[in-house]
Amino acid sequence: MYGHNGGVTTEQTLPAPASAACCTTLTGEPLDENRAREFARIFKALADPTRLRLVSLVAAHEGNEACACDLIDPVGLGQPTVSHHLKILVDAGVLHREKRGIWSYYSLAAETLERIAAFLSPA
Amino acid sequence: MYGHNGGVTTEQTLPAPASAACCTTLTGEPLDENRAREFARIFKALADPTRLRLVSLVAAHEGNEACACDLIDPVGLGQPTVSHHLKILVDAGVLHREKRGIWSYYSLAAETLERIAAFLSPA
DNA sequence: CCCATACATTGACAGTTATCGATATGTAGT
DNA sequence: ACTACATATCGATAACTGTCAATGTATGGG
Repeated sequence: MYGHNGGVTTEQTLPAPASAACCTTLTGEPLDENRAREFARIFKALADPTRLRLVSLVAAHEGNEACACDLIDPVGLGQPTVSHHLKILVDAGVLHREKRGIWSYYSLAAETLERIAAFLSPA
Repeated sequence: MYGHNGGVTTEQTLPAPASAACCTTLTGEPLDENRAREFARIFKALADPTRLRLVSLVAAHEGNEACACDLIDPVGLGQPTVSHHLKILVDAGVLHREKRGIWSYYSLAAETLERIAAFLSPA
């Protein structure tokens, strides 16, 4: 059999099990399939120019947070598309979302970014 | 036989405009489209469980290099598929390839990984 | 209530990707 | 030259992804 997907479990929106990968590094033990999937999910979220720009816009924004309305114009895409990208980033644990009144405020999830940086850094 | 170097043909393939992104960080200026594309390409190469395992297998291998033949069995995919993934990693500047005799030896491209880690680390 | 605003979700479509089997290229030994 | 081996490339296909227009869901103000 093959197929990387092979009808595996339905996509969960749960980020960071964190259990496994608290200190995983590239130069340590070779990644097993589960850890590889876990990290791949985060990299996948970052593997799109629009999403990278969204993350960097949030990082650069006053108070390290921005609402969706601040992000739509700068990236030049439709509101549903931006919302879609933001969801992917939140689901991967790259951004946090907090709803206040009418607005959704996004901020960096430093834990995740640090984890990725640590994973790559001793390279 | 004769060739002491065994016909070493290092493939460059490095996209690396490098011009732009020598010290780019998430918390700096918001990414413009070009820089975002450049980083997205690297993240994309890492955004697949199989490729992450390949990179980690190379990192864990004796002498920090491994030939393709060392990598096929561990990931459990066909040889053409593994070759395809390795090409993507080399093209993105994540791995280096060096041909020695019959074998292709892969090693980590530390520059790229450090660049990515630095990009994320001050998060 | 009704309406406007801010987001999220859905459905559709085109473009990309991961995988395979078959085949090509390239190197060394006999 | 022929054979064996290691890798790379090609062509096809199923699955996934980014995008949009349309619609749904809250929230707050009159």
